[in-house]
Amino acid sequence: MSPKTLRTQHREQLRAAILDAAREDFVREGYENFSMRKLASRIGYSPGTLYLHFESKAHLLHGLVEEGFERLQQALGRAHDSEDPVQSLTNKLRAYVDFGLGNPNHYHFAFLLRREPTSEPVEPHPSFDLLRRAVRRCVEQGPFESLDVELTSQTLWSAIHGITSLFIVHPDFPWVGRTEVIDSVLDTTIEGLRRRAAAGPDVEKES
Amino acid sequence: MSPKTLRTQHREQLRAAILDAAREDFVREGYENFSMRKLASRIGYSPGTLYLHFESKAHLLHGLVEEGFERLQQALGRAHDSEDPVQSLTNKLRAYVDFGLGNPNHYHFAFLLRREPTSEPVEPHPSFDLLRRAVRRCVEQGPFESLDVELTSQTLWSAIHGITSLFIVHPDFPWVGRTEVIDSVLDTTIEGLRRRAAAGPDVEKES
Amino acid sequence: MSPKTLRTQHREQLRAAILDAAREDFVREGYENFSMRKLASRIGYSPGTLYLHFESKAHLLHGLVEEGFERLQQALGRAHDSEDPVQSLTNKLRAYVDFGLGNPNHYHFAFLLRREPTSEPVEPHPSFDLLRRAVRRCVEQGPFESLDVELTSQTLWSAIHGITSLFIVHPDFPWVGRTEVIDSVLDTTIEGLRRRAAAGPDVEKES
Amino acid sequence: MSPKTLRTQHREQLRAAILDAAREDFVREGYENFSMRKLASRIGYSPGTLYLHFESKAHLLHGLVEEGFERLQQALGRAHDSEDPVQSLTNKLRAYVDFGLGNPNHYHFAFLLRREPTSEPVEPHPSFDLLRRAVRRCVEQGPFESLDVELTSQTLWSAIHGITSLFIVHPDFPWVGRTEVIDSVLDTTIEGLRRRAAAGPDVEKES
DNA sequence: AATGAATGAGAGTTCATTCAT
DNA sequence: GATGAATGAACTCTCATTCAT
Repeated sequence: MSPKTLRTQHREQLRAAILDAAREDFVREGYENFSMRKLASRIGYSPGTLYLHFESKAHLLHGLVEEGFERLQQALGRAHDSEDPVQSLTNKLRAYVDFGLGNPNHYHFAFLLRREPTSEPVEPHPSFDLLRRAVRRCVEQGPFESLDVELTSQTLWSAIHGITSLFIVHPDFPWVGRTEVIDSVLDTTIEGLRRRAAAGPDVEKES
Repeated sequence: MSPKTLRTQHREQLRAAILDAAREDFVREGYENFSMRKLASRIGYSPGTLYLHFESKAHLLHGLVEEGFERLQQALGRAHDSEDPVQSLTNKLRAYVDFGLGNPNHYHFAFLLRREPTSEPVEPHPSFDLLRRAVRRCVEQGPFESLDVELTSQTLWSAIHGITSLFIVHPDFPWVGRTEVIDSVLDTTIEGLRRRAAAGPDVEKES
Repeated sequence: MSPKTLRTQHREQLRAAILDAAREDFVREGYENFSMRKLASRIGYSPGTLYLHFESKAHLLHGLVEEGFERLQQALGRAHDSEDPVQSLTNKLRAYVDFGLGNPNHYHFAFLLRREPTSEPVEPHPSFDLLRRAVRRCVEQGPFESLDVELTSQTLWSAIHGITSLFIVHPDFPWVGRTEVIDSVLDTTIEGLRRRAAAGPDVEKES
Repeated sequence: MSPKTLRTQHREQLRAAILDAAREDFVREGYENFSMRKLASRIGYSPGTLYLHFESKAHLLHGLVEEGFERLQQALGRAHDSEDPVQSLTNKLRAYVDFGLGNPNHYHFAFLLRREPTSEPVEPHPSFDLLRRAVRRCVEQGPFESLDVELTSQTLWSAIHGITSLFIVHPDFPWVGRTEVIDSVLDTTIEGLRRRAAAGPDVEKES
């Protein structure tokens, strides 16, 4: 490798180390106690060093958000495909929930921080495409025939985000049991969609 | 009114005004930019005055959380009852979503802030009881026959929280349309539960 | 008693209660943690009430100083007189030390707070007169013959203040034993003065 | 000098400058008016800079106490020794008083601030050893024969602290003259000890 | 690339004091 | 005589950020 690549490697490692430490600090200490100074000292660098890798605190936090999305997408990509389109979809849904519960800090940044409304239209994140595609297969190959792909995708996202986020935000709630509730949510939603698909096409209402 | 009542009235009004302004500030500016000093100046009082009504910043924020729950409970209590238990339940679910979308700031404090895990067991909030009771009626009177009340309640909570929170946190996402998605989520979930009820009893019990 | 006197009585009682609580607060919490608000709440009154009895915090503290001196003077006044002038003097010296150790808080205000240098000459406190008078008897009646009354008085004051203040300021020092050290200081000083008296007159030097 | 040394030098100079200014501020303005902000502005730095050198206000003040003791010890160490043990002792005693009067601010922190009682036993400061050693010579070599070294040391400390502290705390008192009073205190005490030594051994009393 | 000193701003909080009631 | 609300100023301390080295 050329020295340049070596240096680049170092840069990226440090950048990753910063993000890792930041995520932990952030979650362990809470938003209000997170500080660049503490972060720097935790990884054994001076405060100034952080600014060689991130323009500002806001940029650093933005990096955490992006990382969350990327990891989620990777996790979804690893979900097993199957002949049965519904099974494929279910695998993706479970992979989503598992990712969230297994990486609550990443999930936190991706989906639990309130976004400031922007004037520009926001593109759905690519990971949403993976979900949409799995839904489309279910529609095209029969089980969800007559359902609207986009509406159904958003419905499913809502379902899996609901259970994932509640577990993360309220871990102390007296849940019946994680597995049970997750199964119940997924089964219920899939069944509901199947039935609605069987009942006939969605009627478009006023926007 | 006696002077005492007058004074008390004033106290309560000011306390309420503080909470209102705090909620707005907090949500508009975010956790990291929320400050007691700014809050004070926004309502035209000196910083010290806040401490005549709240022991500390933490207590004030805690007050916001509690207020969120209380208002939600009131909103659920106002949902219309019906002969049809499923209709009654649906009214409650809609009331929940409507409350969240109509009072995103209150909802924010009640359900979007991550709770620190505590050692003591956490009681579900009383408002959860209202939901549970509506579910029980559906179980006892037939439509959800043989479903576990607690598991079903948690499943439904998950569904309505999912859609409510996504709308609040990601308002700029290219939603198909609020009404459509909400209808879709509720219809799907209710249908899913109905169908499962017909299919036989839940097996899963012990956590 | 006339109502006026009754009211006056009340005033004085409250004033005394304030001073008592202030002295305790001051000493228990330290200078930096002493506050009018805490003081007020400790005696169950509102902050404003203090200002009906003391013009300001500084005046209140000044009251504490004065009270310290007055009590000391009373204590010295109660010391037993004796035929033997040296015994009389010794009694006074012991009364001084006993007062300081028995009332360290009063003593603190009277003698341990650094005075700001003033432009006007400062009168010795009346209690110093009691000491001076006892010394004068020792000079006039023989034992301290030819010693300068003022110089000797100041020497003695220095001795008893030394031991009193060290015990108060450094109670944790590994003292041989309070009684022993006090006896040693008094015996040594008195012996020293006696002997010097026998040795001849003080020679006045330039100041 | 290497750059490292340069930087270190700077650090130490600044630290010393902070302590110097703090001592003056503290003594001039009194405990209640001493503030980190004022201190910072007095030396032309921002408040935060102080915290690069001292962890907190308490640590800074603690530094002042320690410095006071260290300087005193140095001053005592510089006192001339003599063949005559009493002369050596006297030199130390004078050095003590001279140090206090010449460095009232240092003395203030070492001996005029009331210590909070601790649970652990307190070691006498090393500077007390210098005094004790000088006393021991007087005992061993004759002049104070039969006197207890520890008791005598504490007696002498009491004497020199008495006069030193009175001059510092009550500079406006109508003293006969500093030199006279100091001479009188020292002569009286030494003479008293000599006589008591001649009179026979101390009798142990109840502890 | 990395540092460490420094800053200016601002945080939460407490204070002595005032004053209408 | 006493109160409680209120203030404005001050406090200690921490922060994100910059920059000469």
